[in-house]
Amino acid sequence: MELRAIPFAGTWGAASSVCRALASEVVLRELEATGALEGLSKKESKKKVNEAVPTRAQDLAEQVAVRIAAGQNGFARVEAVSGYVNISFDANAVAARLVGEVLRQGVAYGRGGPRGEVVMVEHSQPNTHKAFHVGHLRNTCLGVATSRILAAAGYPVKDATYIGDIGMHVIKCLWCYERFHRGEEPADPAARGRWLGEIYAESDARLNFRKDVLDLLHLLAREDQVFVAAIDRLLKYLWRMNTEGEDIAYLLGRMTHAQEIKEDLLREEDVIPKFWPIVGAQLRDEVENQKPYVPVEGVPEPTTTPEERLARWEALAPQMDEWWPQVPAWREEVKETFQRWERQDEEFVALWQETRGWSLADFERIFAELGARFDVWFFESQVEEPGRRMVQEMLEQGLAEISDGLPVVKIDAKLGLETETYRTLPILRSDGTTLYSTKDLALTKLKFEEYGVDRALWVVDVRQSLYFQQIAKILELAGFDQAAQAQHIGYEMVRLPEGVISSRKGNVPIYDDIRDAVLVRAREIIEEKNPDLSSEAKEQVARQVGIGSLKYAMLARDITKVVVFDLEEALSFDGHAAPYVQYAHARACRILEHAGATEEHLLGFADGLDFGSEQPEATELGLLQAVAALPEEVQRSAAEYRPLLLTNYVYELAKRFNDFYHACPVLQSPEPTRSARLALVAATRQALANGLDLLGIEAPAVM
RNA sequence: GCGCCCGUAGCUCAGCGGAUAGAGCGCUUGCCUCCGGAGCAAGAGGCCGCAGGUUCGAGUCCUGCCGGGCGUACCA
Repeated sequence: MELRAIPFAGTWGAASSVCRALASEVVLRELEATGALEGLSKKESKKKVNEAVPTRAQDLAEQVAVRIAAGQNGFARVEAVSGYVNISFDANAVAARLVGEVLRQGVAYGRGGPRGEVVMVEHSQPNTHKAFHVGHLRNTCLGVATSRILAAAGYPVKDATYIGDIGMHVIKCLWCYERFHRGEEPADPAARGRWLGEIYAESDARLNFRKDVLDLLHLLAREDQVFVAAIDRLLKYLWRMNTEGEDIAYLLGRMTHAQEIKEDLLREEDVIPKFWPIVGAQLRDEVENQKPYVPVEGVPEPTTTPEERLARWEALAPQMDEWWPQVPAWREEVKETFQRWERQDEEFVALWQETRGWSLADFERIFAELGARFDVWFFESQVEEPGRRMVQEMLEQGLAEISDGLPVVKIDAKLGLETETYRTLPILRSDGTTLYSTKDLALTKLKFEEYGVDRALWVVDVRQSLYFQQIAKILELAGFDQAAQAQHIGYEMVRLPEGVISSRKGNVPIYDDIRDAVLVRAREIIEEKNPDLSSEAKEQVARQVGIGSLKYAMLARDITKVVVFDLEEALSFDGHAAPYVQYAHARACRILEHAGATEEHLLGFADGLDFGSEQPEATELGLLQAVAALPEEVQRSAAEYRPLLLTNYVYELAKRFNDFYHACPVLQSPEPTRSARLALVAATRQALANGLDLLGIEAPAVM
């Protein structure tokens, strides 16, 4: 018989829907026997049956209820309600057992029994030489929570971070450093990681300058009708400027037809820089003399405003004359720089090591702030060579093959799949340099072989789900069976209210900025709410509440949902947010403090808990039920890899505590109610603290 | 084209096949002589994207469609 909790306040017990299922069978059989269903369509007879089901279910439930009640099973009440059999417990007795259990177990309350399977959670994969941003923040929050929840569910867990300390991004950054900024690093070592991230962003802007310019021109051609209409006028202007020629004809022709401009088809180096000021003049004119937008049949609506288009032009304009001519040479220099890495040029390796250290120091600080600690630090640089060897072996085995000049694995073909499923994965660049896949093949094997794990989880955003399936499948094809136990936990992206985050647009919220803003706000609020705290205490609470809110915002959305990160919203500590839960915890602490009751003391009378009436108050029951639910929520959250479930749990628990708090005085109540309620407060405090801890959120005693 | 994900209140989101679909934000109105007002109470606000199907019972499972996002051979 299937049981579930009774979904109404004021009762505590189990409900069974068995009579509802039974009733339809009974009714169907009766109607068939009397011939009432003859000649009716399936739908009609179903309707007839369903009409009779509710009353029959209630009849049956009443009969069952009487039987059970007669059996004297120690239940408080047995009732039949709308076809359900509801069995209520003796709440005082169940409450006493529960509260005693929670207080005895303390910080261990909610934890499951030990399990044998060792799980490695790989999360937090920032790249050195780049900034730690809001996307990494979601990853680390989810990773920390997932790991803690799995540990609480009973698994031995190993936390692993995988640092991208080598790759094209590092080469680009170091090229830019050597070429333009050598020796300009900040004197303060703590500021160097962030500075390096800015150098990377600059290298990206320099190397992609031509692409960005052409992208803008293409955008104008596509959606700025006024601009396209003006091209004829621009042509005349150019004629007067004596820049006539094949290139101009090509350029304007492509733009008139909204086609992409291919850089290699431009013969003269300076045609775009010459054209550029005219584009700006036109865009400025469009901003100043704006006409209302008129939709045209068959022409897609513009995705940008004239102001935005002008802003993009203005962002590129200052560098045009200096950068445009140099881009091809720069790209060559970057290639040469990559070669220095490949041949392990001594001077270059030393530079790499030094700058890498700047970023790592930053990451260690950020991980500490976010409560992420790792049993293992993996680095991309450490698996490059093992990866290359694996590629070589796969080529020899015939699993990998050279296609279009580079080693790939045609996975579907190897599996004999007709329909396109795993597709093809390149596993090494044609120039012999390593790809992400080269390194992940080696790393995944390493996890199982060197670290003795039974299951390996990748906490990485959902865009890489095909990629991770490919990695696991390739390893299986290579005869590495454990790869089947490698699993991707793909969570959705972080976006901004104004759209996608892209380093190209330069709109990536940097973690340090977000954290600073949140701490400033938290300090303001503490100053206002609790000015008497010592300044050390204020600073500690600001950190607990500020960082806690940030984490909560990242965890309070399911992993299948895109997080729209709104700094304003993150700075609001009202409502469904960490401080609501933390505040409930602080108030519970304060009540216990006033009572002068330690938990050991409360434990003394927990066994004889008596709420002072036959049945505890509705809000007391609600709270007891919530406290009781933690162990089950931990298991479900772990099984589904969904920290959200625990986030919802602590919020619900805090809410029930508030209901209780407003309805039931604790300290002024007569005994034995006072002691019972005090013990309930202590158990609630413990459940709140334990739940928050699993999310990696601190539970302040005062705030 | 194929694959994965999302679509629930004005907005952001919960909702373990079950009883009356819930929170927060925003809006309206109340509540500190009482364990802390980062709170509480009340009100307004819903073709749970659409159409079929499975089931005694569907926001929840299945199929199709519509809308949006992401992925899909040398980025990571």
